[in-house]
Amino acid sequence: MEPRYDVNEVEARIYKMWEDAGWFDPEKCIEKGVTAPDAEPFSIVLPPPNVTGTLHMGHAAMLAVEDIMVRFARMNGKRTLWIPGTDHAAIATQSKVEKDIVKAEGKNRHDLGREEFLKRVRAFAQESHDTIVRQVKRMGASLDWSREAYTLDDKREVAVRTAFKTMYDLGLIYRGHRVVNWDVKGQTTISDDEIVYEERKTKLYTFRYGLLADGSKFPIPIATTRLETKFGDTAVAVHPSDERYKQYVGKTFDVDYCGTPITVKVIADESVEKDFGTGALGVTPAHSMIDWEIAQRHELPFKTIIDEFGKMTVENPLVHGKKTAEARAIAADALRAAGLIEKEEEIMQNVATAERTGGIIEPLPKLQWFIAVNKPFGEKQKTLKELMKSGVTEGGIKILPERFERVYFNWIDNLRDWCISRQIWFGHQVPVWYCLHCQTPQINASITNHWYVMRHGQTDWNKEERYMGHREIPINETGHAQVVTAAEKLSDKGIDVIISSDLLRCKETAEIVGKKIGIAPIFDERLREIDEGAWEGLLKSEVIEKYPDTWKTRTDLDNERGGAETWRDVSKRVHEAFNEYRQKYKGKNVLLVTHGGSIGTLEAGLRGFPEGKIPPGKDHASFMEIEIAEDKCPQCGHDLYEQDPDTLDTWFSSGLWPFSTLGWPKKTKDLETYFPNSVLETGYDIIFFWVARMILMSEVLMGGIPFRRVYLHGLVRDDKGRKMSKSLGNIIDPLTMADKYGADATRLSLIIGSSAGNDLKLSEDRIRGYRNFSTKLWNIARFIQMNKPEGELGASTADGHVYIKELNDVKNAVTAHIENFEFHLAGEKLYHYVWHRLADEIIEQEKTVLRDGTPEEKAERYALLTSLLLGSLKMLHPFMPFITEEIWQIFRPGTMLMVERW
RNA sequence: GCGCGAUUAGCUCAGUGGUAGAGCGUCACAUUGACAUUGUGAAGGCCGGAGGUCCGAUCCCUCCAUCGCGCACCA
Repeated sequence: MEPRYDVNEVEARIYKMWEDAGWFDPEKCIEKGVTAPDAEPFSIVLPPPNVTGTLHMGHAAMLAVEDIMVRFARMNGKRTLWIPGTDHAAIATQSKVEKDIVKAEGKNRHDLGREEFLKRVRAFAQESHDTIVRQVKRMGASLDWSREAYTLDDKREVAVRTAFKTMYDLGLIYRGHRVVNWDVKGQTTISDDEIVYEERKTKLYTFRYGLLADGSKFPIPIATTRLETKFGDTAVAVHPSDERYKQYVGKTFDVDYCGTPITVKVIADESVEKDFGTGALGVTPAHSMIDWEIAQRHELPFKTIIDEFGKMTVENPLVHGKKTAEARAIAADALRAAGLIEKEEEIMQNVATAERTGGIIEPLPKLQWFIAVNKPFGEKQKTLKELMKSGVTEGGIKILPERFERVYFNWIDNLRDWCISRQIWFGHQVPVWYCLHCQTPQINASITNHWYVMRHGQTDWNKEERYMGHREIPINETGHAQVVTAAEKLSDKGIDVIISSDLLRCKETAEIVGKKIGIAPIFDERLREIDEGAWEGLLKSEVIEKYPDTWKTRTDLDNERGGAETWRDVSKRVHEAFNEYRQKYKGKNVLLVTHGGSIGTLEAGLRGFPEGKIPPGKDHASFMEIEIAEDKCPQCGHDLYEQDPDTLDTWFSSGLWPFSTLGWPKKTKDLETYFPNSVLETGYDIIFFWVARMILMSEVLMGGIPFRRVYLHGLVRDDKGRKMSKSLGNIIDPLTMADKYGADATRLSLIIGSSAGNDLKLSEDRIRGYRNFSTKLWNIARFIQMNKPEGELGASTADGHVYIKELNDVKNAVTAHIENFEFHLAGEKLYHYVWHRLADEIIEQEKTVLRDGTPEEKAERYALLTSLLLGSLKMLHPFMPFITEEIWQIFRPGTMLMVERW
C-alpha cells in the first residue's frame, strides 16, 4: 500500500469504477444477482438543485445524508433507487441570466426578445447543469444517472400538462380575476410564499374623507399608511360590536378624497380590530389582499387605481401617472391643507418585497390561473387543504423532526388559493389555448400546425410616415436588418410554405426569409396593402390637411380614404386568400408576409372583433403566431388558437417530482415499484415551497401520499452561525474542500454534529479533522497489510473472539442509529470505535504478538485484525464511500464493498 | 400576536432521571512510529436563571431571560 492516501486520484477512479459496474441502477443489481428480484424497494428522489449556478455546502450535506440512507439500504439488500435531476427554477434562473446580460451587454430581456433570451437562458442552464452533475459525482453520490430528470424536459412537460388538465377538469385549477402579489420590478405575479417581509419605518396617518354634500368631514376617522390607495376605497369597515360607529353601519356616503369623488359604504366585519388605529378601516379591495377578502364577503365593488408599473391610474390631476410613493406624499399634503389629517405617527411596518428581485409587491387585481385549495372535489368531496393535512395525520407521512408537523399544519391553515401563472418566459408555458375568435380556453389543445403572420421590413416611406399603398418601395437598410433578425427566429419553426404579398417590400422580405430557410415564396396580390389612391405618397401631415374629414374616420370599414379601396374591400380579399391557403396547406406551417393594414383587417376578422375595432399595429418584421388545432372550439366552432403566454410557477413542476421522475403519467414499472418514495430528504427551509406541494399534487393525481417519511436537515452555516454568502465572504466551497481533504472527510464533517432539523456550524478545521481520520484509517489498513504473513493463510479463528463480539455491538448500535435517522450518532460511534478502540487500543495491544509471536499466532492475529478492519469498512462505507472502497479493493480484490452485505 | 428551537468545557456540539462526554483548541510528556503527524496524560463545566415534581433533575413540569427562526398581523 502507498504510504500516503492520495485523495484526488482515488476518489475519481473509484467513482468511475462504481459507475462502470452499473450498481447505481437497481435493475442492473438484480440482473447481476446482487439484489434479489423480490427485494423490498427503497426509493428516494434527489431534491433537484436549481440550475442557477453551482453546488454549495447545503447541497453537499443533502447528498451526504441521502447517500448514507441509499448505500445503507443497498448494502441491506434492498432494491435501491435514488433518482438524480435538476430544477429549471423559473424565476431564479431567468433573473440570474437577465442580471448577467444587463451587466455584460447593457440589454434587458425585452431588448433580446423572447426567443433569443430563452436561448441564452437554456445555454446557461445547460452549463450549470453540467457543472452540478460533475459536482454531485465528486461528492460520491450513488445516483442512478440512467434515470436523470429535469423539471423542464419533455417527459416532465407531459407530466405538467397532464397534471394541469386533470386538475382543471376537477375544477381545482381555474382562471380568475383576483388580487395577486404583483412584483413591480420583476413584472410578474408571485405566490404568497415568495414574499419576504422587510421591516421599515413608515407614517401612520389618521385622516377623514370630506363629505361631498357640504364639505364637512366624514364622521369616521380612518388610519392608514397608504394614503395613495384611498382613491380606491369603496367601503369603511368597523367591528360589528363597536358602539362608536354602530349608527353608521349600512349607510352609504358620497365623499371627496383629495378632489376625487368616491362612494363608500360603512360595513361591519369581524376582521376589524377595534383597538388598532381608529377602529375603522378604509377598504381598498383592489389593492389589498385582506380588503379584497372583506369585499368578497360584503359584495363590494372594486376600483383599480394603480397599474403594473406601480403608477397611479386614478383620474385625479394631482396624482395621475405618479408613482405610489410620490402620490402618497401629494395626498398627505392635500389632506393636510384641507385640515383633514388628524394624526401622523411613526410606526414600524412590514413591507412585502419579492424574494428574487427585491422589488416592492403591489397587490393588484389580475386575471390569472389559480389552484383552489378550499374547494371540495372528486368522490371524497374533500378540499386540497384537508387532503394535505390528512396525508400527514392519517396517510402515513411521518415528518422528522416531528415539530415540523406543527409548522406544516400551521402553514396549511393560512393557505390561500395558489396563483400558478407567471409573466416570465423561462418555464413550462401554461398549457391553455384560447380560441382566437371567442377566447374560450381549451386545455392541452392538440395543435396540428402554425401560421406566422409577418409584416414586411421598414421602408424609407415608413420612416418618413408617408402613406404607402401599392407603390413599389423597397425596404431600407434598417428594414433589411429587421428581416434578417426575424428570419433567424423563424428558422427553427419548421415552416413549410411562405406566402407573400407581391408588392416589392413584402417580396424582398419574403425572399430574405425564404433564402434563410430554403423555401421559394409564393406571391399573391390579394395580400397587398390597401390601395391608398389619392393618399399614396403623401405625408401624414399632408393627408390631415387635405382630407381632414376622411382622415378622422380613416379606420372605418367603409371609409373611402384615397378613393381607391375601402377596408371592407381589403378585408374581403385578405380573408379570401387566407381561407383558400388554409385549405390548400392543411397541416402545414405557413409564413404569411404582408402589410400592416392587411394584418390589421385579417386579425380583426379572425379575432371576431366588432366592426370598426382594430388590433394594435405591428412592428416591422414582427410576426404573430396563430395555432391551428385539431378540434374546433366547442363554443364558436373556430379552430384558430393562441397559447397563453404565461408560464407556470416552478413549484408546479417540482410538485410532481416524486412521480414525474418515475415516468408518470405513463403507468410504468418504475412507478409501480418505487412509488410512493420511501423517504423524502430535504432542508427544512423548503417545507412549504416543495414538500407541501408534492403532497398536494400527489393527493390529487396519485390519490395518496408521495412518500412515507420526510427527513428535514438543517442549514449549513459558518463557524459563527451566519449564513454563508458571497457578500460575507464566508463561503466554504464543498468542491474545494473535497479536493483539499477528500469528499469523504467533507461528508463526515457535514454528518457528525448535525441532527435532524438543526443548523450545522461548519469550519475548515472540522473538515481537516476528518481528513486526519481518513489518514488514520488508511494507516490502520496499511499496518495490518504490512503484517500479512507469508504463504497460505489458515482458516480464521477470529469468530467468537471478544473483539468480534465488540464489533458486533458497534454494528448493532450503528444499524439502529441509521434506521432511526440518527446519522450523526452512527458516525460518531464509528469514528470513536475505529480510532480510539481499534487503533489506539486493540492494535497497540496486538503489536507485541505481531512482532514476537509464532507464525501461527501472527497469522491468527492478522486474520482477527483483518476481520475487524473489514467489518469497520462496511459500516463506514455509507459515510466515507471512497476510502473504504479503496481499502476494500486491496484486501478483497474482485469484489466491491458498495454491494457487500451489511 | 401565535408557535418553534437553542442556551452543557475557551470554541463547535453530543448526551442521559442516578451529580457529565466528544472533536477542535490549550498545557505537559512521549514518539521518526502503521500515522504530512500520532500517543499518553492534564487543566478546564454550580449543564442560562428561578421555582416545582422526585429519594435524587443537566434531563420532566412552570415561569423568566438571552439569542435565533417560522407564521400571521401590519388600517
